[in-house]
Amino acid sequence: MQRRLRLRRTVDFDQLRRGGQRWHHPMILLIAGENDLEHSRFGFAASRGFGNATARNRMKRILREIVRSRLSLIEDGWDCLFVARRAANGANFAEVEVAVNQLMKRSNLLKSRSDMRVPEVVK
RNA sequence: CAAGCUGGCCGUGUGGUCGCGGCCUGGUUCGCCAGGUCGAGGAAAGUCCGCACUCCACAAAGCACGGUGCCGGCUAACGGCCGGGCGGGGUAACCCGACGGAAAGUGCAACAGAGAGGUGUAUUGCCGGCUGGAGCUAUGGCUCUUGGCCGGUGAGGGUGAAACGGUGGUGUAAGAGACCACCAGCAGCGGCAGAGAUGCCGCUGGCUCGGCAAACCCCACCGGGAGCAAGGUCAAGCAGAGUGGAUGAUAUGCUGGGUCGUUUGAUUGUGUGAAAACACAGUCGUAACGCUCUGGUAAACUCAUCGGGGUUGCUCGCCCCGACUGACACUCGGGUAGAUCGCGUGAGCGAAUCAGCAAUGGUUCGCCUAGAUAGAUGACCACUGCCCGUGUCUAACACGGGUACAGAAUGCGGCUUACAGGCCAGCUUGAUCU
RNA sequence: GCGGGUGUAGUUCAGUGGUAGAACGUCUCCUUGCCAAGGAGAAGGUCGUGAGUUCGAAUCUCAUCGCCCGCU
Repeated sequence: MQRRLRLRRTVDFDQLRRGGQRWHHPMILLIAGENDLEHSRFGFAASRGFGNATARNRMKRILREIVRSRLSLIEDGWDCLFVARRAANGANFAEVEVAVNQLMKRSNLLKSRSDMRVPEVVK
């Protein structure tokens, strides 16, 4: 995933955690909020409690790859933060993919081809 | 063949599609794009030691505190490594050891036991003496005693983790290093071998003088503190200071000079005084601090608001003055976010060769090998390597499953811990065959 | 990256070389018509794990694992 599509500043993360809308899944927590850019940006996080360094890095790589593969389907102008939860430790690519799909649908962040309705997110 | 010991090594590979980071080249609408090339480990881990590097502190020495602890060597250094000594374990290959000092001093040893540190103890026991009782008797005594008192003794039994040497003898009422021989151990002196730890030998001594220092401690040696989020450079924003017509003045920052005052040292004079000394005044020196004086230097003729004044009676406009007002612009020093350097040519890797038992070092040749910063190695597919299970008598083969521990963040030397599965070399013991 | 603390009964904690303890909780009995309170008694421990020192270790030493906190 290109670096300009990534969340890279501590300030951005803090803002998102304070003001973002949240969707929960046993494996993953999704936090999203509007930005002023014409593209969306994504961040990936796994706390020390998730597992050791290898497990944390691997989970972030899997999430990054899943999001990258469906970039064209996601609405522009949103900051999204995916937080890996403890239950996801040990999960393989396919299992995580299912979880991400569910969250995407529930959050209405996917572009719909027929109507261009705006996702319902608290401002 | 089986069991084991030691040292070293590997820890899937190939191709395809999509994707990521660094560097180089070219293009660029300066957003990026294209091509090339490189891109995790043996432990990258834990952070237990040691260095380099950076900043801070610092006369020397000592004390305190912490660490290390047989000897010699290697090393940048180490608590690491190599070789050796001693002790312990194993049939052996081999392995393990915080392995200085207990006659420098202070301490500790529960319970049990008679007695637990120095020279002390006596329950049972053994022995002797006196005496009580019983029996026999040839009347002299003899025998028994699980009675009492006094004395000798520490060999035996028993307690304990540990009890002041072991074996044999002499000796004695019974015994004891009381004495003797041999052995073990200790101390002192000497000799030989060795670089040393240490080993071997001899003589003398008292005859035995124990354990714990991962108890305090003593001795020897080592150690300043903090860490790459160290530290350097650039520097939005916010806050601060200054400037905003000219000149002059003032203020501020930086900087140079002078003077004065205070503190302090030297010295002269005068006064008081017997003197020491004190007081006052002057001169010279010394820095530190403070104040004052002075020079240099730095910076937009901005706008708005409010108040006052002027312009022609009013409004607008214009002009002037003022403000604990605000904005804006600029300047200044410090500096946050951020950027950038630190940051990978190094105690580097590979090969050959020389010195050395070895750790290691020297020489020659070749190689350049990650550098991110919410942190780059991922996803999918095909074939394949290895291991396990099932099917089959075995093999081949088929099917199913598994393929670890773990992810660089300043670098390096060690130690420790985790790890599916496997390879190589040398050695030991046992069994069998030739 | 660096520094510090902690681990003992179900819970909260004592114990700093010599038999593992207290409070609360649990269980049994007494008391009561019943419950609570009260009284009596009992059970409950790999002293986080593994080595070592010592005659003897929760305690001393080393290694290791988990948890918590702080600095930047």
